[in-house]
Amino acid sequence: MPVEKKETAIQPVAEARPAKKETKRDNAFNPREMEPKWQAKWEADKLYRSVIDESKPKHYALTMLPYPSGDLHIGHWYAMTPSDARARYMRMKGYNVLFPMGFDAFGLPAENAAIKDGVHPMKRTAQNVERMRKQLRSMGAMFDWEREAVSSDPEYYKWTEWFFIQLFKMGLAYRKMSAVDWCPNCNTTLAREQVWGDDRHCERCGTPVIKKDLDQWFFKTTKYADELLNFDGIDWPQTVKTLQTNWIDRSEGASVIFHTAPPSPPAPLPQGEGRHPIEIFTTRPDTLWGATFMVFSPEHPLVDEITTPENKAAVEEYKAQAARQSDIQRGAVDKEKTGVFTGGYAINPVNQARIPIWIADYVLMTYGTGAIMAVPAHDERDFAFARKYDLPIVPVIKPEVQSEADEGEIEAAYIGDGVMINSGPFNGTKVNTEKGRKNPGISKVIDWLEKEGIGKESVNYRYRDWLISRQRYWGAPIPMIHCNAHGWNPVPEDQLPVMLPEDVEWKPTGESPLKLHPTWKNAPCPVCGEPATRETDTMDTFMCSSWYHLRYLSPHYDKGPFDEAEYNYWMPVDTYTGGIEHATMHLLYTRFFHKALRDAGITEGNEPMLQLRNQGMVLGEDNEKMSKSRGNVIAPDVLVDKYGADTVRAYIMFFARWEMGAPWDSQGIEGSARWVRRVWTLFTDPSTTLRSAQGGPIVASDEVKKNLRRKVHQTLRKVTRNFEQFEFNTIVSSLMELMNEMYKAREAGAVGSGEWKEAQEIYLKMMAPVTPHIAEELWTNYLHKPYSIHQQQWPQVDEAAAKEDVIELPVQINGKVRDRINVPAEATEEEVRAAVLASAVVQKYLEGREPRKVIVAKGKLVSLVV
RNA sequence: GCCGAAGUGGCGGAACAGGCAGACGCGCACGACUCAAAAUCGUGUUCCCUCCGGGAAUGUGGGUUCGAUUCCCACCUUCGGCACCA
Repeated sequence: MPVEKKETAIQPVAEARPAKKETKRDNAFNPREMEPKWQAKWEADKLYRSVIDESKPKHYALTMLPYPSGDLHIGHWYAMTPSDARARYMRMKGYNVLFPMGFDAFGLPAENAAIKDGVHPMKRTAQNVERMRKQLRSMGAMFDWEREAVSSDPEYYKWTEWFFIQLFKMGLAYRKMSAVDWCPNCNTTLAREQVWGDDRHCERCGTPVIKKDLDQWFFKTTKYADELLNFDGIDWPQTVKTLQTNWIDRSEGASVIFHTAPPSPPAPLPQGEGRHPIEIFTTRPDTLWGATFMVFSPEHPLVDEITTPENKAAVEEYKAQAARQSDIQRGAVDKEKTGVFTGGYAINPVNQARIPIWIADYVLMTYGTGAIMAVPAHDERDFAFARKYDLPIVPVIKPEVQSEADEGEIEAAYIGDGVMINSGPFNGTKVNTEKGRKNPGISKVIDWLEKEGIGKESVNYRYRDWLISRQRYWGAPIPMIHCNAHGWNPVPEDQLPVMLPEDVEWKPTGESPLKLHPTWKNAPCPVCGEPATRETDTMDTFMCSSWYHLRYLSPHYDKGPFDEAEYNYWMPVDTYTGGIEHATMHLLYTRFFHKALRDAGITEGNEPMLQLRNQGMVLGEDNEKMSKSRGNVIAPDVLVDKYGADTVRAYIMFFARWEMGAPWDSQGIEGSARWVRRVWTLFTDPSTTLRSAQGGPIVASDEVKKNLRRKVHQTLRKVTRNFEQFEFNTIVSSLMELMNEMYKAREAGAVGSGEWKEAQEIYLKMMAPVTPHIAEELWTNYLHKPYSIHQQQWPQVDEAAAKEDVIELPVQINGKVRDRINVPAEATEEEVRAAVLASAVVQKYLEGREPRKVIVAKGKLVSLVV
């Protein structure tokens, strides 16, 4: 039952109390003074310094580290302050919490700026880091700054280089010549993950990429493809798991070896001679008998070999055109299929059929083997191609229930289930729509292929190895040396780090300054000591961020990438928070990295981050993505200056569902500012504006006090659950609600009672993770409790106090709420039923009849069917 | 085309596990205070009607149920990812 509105009978005191103005000034809420004061004290007292403590359970809370652009964005606040609030909550719950911060400091913007204005990236980065540290401190977060790591510091990138060498030694880093994605604006190659969208643009700058044939360093991420598809034991959002699964895109099937056939049918060549094996991958080995032609990618190495003289010109022309097109966009949507006949033939190994070999750009060199068997009867693409070029179509799967009385023209490729036909020994075998071994037809054919030695079960992935070479200066050098006699060898580990030279020139040529440096690249071969050349490319910065969570453990440790004692205590990361845009980039790279290090014996366990939560995005007030060009950017510094950090933190947590994000609302923040100020007033001004009818102070009734206590514990229960579940918006709204109740209780004279004091204490403790400064100020200076509130235990819910004794039950009659009755919370079903039937409203609807059905949902409602 | 997420007042959003739809806040309206405004405080605020009462409503249409924002089926819209992947 809600608090009785006794105060309605009492007139507000019109005249302000004489001392009020003075008091107000003394107690003025001034975050601009108060917040820096506490920030300085917390830091001086090392309040947030996290040290190993075996007596407590540990909690490693991590939020994605920022790039030091030089200005903290509202998006950083949105990502970090709720993470901070939760880390603080975990700390109050009794965990020894590590919540570190650092900078992902290598990267292109600093280098591009250097080309423009000549300021060295090292200098600019240092300045930006300094500025962002200050801005980050203004959040009042519990970062342990003694663990700060900056990826562009030599003491950091020494180990980034060291990791490269470990991967190289394991055979996981290798060099390969291939057609790679090149961003003409960033002047560097990119990994596949870093090329986005329909127009295949650079993830960083938005410029469409082009293809270039280059010799580059790769990490063998594909070796871990299967393991990366396994998310056992980690609590990650389904969305991220799905994105990663789709990105890796495993498909099961078979690899089958075809052979080239002699040019003209009657001339049988001796076994083996002049016959090239052609390996293909197929997910449908059950349709092998329907393969009526083959298609090679124009880049396939066998194309020149098999092309007959009379087709040479056309093939060359097509290849040239395809090469040109790949620079623009070969994979345009719904493009009509094109191709040319090579003049060459292959033998289908299952039925010895002699089938023509075509080239077409719908077959990609980068997937499978770059060659396919074409089964036009059961593949839409092959069907379209066969139709266009009038190639034979042989059905090998017959639908079990054939509605058409046809045998006439086939109108489309048949993809469904059925029975194999025209397939030699397999005629009559059932085929369904399952993939891989789950499909009986596929499974039987694979067994047979293996027995016959024609092919074998095989798995293919869309996933590629990670291209990590970047033709840029501002990154960790790839610690490799090339010698004409001994090839590529790692820099000896005792010579790490390979330092970036500082004396470089910035030229807008698109060439890395490292390459243009007169002497830097000269180094003795680690094997023979003769003059050799350093690799002048640097590493993808995602390499730096793949292990930063390890460097935080001991950022200045020099005997290894991290101190093992710290590792053993803190790892793995318990809660990781950040944007979902990294789903197939950082979040995939770091999992790969951890697994590779595990296999090197450096890390333990299968996963680096146990729990992941993604925040959404803050949009501009115009509901568009924030950008300088749109002029809709919200600057947190300005807001902190105007409202104080606590208000900004509170609003950030309040205004949207964290995982969804929402547009910013400059008026909306006033509500949070009002809340913070009203809490301030509630704690600093205990007087009520009301007097009892007799003119004396009001003394709260037992009922008022009991109701207050109930509300406090109900709120505590809810806020606790919300913290556990990352529901930050309802934490703040529950606190607002409780504050409103406390104002009412104050008016009803509850101030000074034990219940009031308990309410105040619990209120500030619940508030502390959200608004750490005001909570500390009120706790120490107004409640005079021992400093610091951030070292207090999270309060316990008193379930007995939280319980309602009388509840109001809505009464539904035929699904509509017609009445409400008050019953004791403990009332039995019979008692509730009796109370409902006694209601005049219910009687009216019953019109003297018995209800057909009475459903009592205990504590919730009563539903009658009449 | 495939995969995923989401559609609730003027707005952001709430509703623990099928049980009172719209908590909390913004905005708006009215009132108090003020010479006035701002701030502050109070009251109200889903829509509609023949307004003591009643009806409709959580993207649309069905279904299950005493009861559906919640579960099931189909569809629409928006956003994100993938896209000739053999």
